[in-house]
Amino acid sequence: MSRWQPDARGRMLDAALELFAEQGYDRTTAGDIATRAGVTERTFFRHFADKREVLFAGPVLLDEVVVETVGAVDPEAAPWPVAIAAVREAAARLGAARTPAQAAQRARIVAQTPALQERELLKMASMTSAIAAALVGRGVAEPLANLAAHSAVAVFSAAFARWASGEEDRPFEQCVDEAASALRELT
Amino acid sequence: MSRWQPDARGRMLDAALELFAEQGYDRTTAGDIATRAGVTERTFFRHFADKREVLFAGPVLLDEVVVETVGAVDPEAAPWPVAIAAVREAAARLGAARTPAQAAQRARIVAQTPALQERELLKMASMTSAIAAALVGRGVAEPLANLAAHSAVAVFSAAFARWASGEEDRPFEQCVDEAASALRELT
DNA sequence: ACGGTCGATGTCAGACACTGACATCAAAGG
DNA sequence: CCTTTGATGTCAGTGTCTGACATCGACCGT
Repeated sequence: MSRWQPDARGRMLDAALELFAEQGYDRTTAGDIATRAGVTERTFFRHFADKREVLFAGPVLLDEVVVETVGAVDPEAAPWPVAIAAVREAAARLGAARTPAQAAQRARIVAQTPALQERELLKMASMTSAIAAALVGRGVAEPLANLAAHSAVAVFSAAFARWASGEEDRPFEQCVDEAASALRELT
Repeated sequence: MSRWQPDARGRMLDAALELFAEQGYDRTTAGDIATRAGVTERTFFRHFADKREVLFAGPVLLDEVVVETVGAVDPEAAPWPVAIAAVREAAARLGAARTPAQAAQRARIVAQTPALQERELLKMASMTSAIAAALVGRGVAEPLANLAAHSAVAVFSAAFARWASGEEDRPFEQCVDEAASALRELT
């Protein structure tokens, strides 16, 4: 018999989402989440660097995914297709880990809280840097790499919004493809 | 004789920059800043919503500047020139309020502190939304408005980096023009 | 089976970021 | 001269996050 119930982290993840949805992010303390998960506040902060991180510690690390993908595609491919492939793969992984409904609920919570928007922006910026750096590693000139990375992440965000809206029932990757086409037509 | 020295806010602004440069953002408490400025911690939080805000409460509100500029230019102009005009004006105002050296010091502090990067990203996102919304108000379609706004802010950021680097001695607006040209050639 | 190490958690104290409520007192205005 | 106002001070309290140390089942080697 183990001393504690297993998967404390998973219980905290669930408890946090429930409480944030029930009473809002601001009115939920780290101690509330810990208590509902059956652990102490201290344990919460051992698993998550800060209170916001509990909403961003997904099962997938997007940064790693995009770097791997950029490294894996055909070395002859042009920068833009590579960048799109990267965010497409990130979308595929994220889409496999959550339903659109879950993603939408989370997005709703984030949208209501400036502090969470900041963290979201930081994560997106991090993904952008990761893509740009990986492109530079393939020999792409830096300004072009940055532009491609920024645009690709913009496509990712637009695709996310569509996918999470749940209006149409397409996998996340397909939403990325559509957003990329839309951008091409736009320019 | 007034009860307190005038310009408490200005003194706190100066004290904050000094202390952050001397000992870093994290090792500086709000109380430290207040004490050096000759006020209490409570007064600090009356002037600034939070500790980070003291670094972002510039003399200029960029959001307002861009909205005004978008509203003021020729109604016939295409979206992209309008967006660039907006960030150009923002750059001109910011460039008038600070020297490149001051801007560079502040940028260095921000670059060292994730919490400050988050706030910076939020401000940029806010400026992006402001431009996009103003463009939509002029009748530009939303996806195009977003794209133009994002790109214009990207140009602004690139121009800021150049200007603050101080390697060449040009006004901020001119750096924006150059960055915009560079982007045009790139695509 | 025994003993030692390890790892996840608990417990506790404390620094720091903020907030609300109320007090103070010079200055401005009638 | 009196009243009001506004910027500040004072104080108490909540919430976030961290460091130090204790606990005790699980695991490993003997």
